[in-house]
Amino acid sequence: MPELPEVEVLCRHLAPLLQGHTILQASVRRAKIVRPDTPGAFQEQLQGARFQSVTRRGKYLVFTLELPGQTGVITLLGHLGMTGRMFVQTVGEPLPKHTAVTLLLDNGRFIFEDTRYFGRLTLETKALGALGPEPLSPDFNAMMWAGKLRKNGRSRSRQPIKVRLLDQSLVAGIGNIYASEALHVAGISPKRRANRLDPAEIQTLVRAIRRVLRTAIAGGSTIPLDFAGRGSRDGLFYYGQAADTPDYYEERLRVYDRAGQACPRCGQLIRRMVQASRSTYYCPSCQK
DNA sequence: CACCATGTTCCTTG
DNA sequence: CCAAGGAACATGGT
Repeated sequence: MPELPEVEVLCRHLAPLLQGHTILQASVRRAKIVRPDTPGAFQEQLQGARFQSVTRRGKYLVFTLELPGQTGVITLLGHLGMTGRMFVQTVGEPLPKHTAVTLLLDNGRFIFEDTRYFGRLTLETKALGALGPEPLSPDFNAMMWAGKLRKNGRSRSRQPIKVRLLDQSLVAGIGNIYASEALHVAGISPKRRANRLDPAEIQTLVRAIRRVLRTAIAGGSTIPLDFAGRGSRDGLFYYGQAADTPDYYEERLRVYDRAGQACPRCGQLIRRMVQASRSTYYCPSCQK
């Protein structure tokens, strides 16, 4: 369930369920998911810790915990990879097939499940340091972004804008779906070289990114979601169709996974192409 | 069987 | 040295 809006919705869901609750016992069922990747060390460090807060940074969930009687906090970072889920179940409910980590709490059992095991739950936090600005914060604006768009680290970048948008150090939280969506809202072709966008286009894109992400968060916050993923309306709210809201998916995404369908703005057919080994969807008519 | 999939990291290529 | 492209990771859906 991975881009910024989905992680944000999950964060809001988990915060009240976890805050103030204590980990009685951590259990690692798939060592590659955790850091340190020695299950014993991971389990020991979390035993007895209490959740202070749950926040989000880019596509990461940031769990802040404290140990009773000790000063300082423990930071636990969560990333859902492509197929990760997190939810709190009643003790006694069956574990999902691909459960990677469980945390027995004083009010239930926290599950981190991930079919493909690309996700992470780690006590190492250095990944946060590499992230660019939060797209929904004032730090993210056309002025600061213009310079960064031209560069990749200290060198020049010649990549197309769609590919640049996936670079988490440029701006944090955009993934393959919302990169296509934001460019469509902005009316900018995904093929355009990032360093050739003029200031007005950059401003337009910044606003489109904010709009697309905010709209997605609002959409995911409005409808009831099943974070355990058992029903038709699961935590993957950007994908698939809810049985009782047949138009939901149609309305949510304008171009992603809609090759051959009509562009919602001009009616021309949406195309799919491959950039950096990943699908890009766009309208050849209204994205220039 | 073939191809596709919301992400990130590592290795190779040019 | 470096940017960019592709493979790898692992499983499932179509």
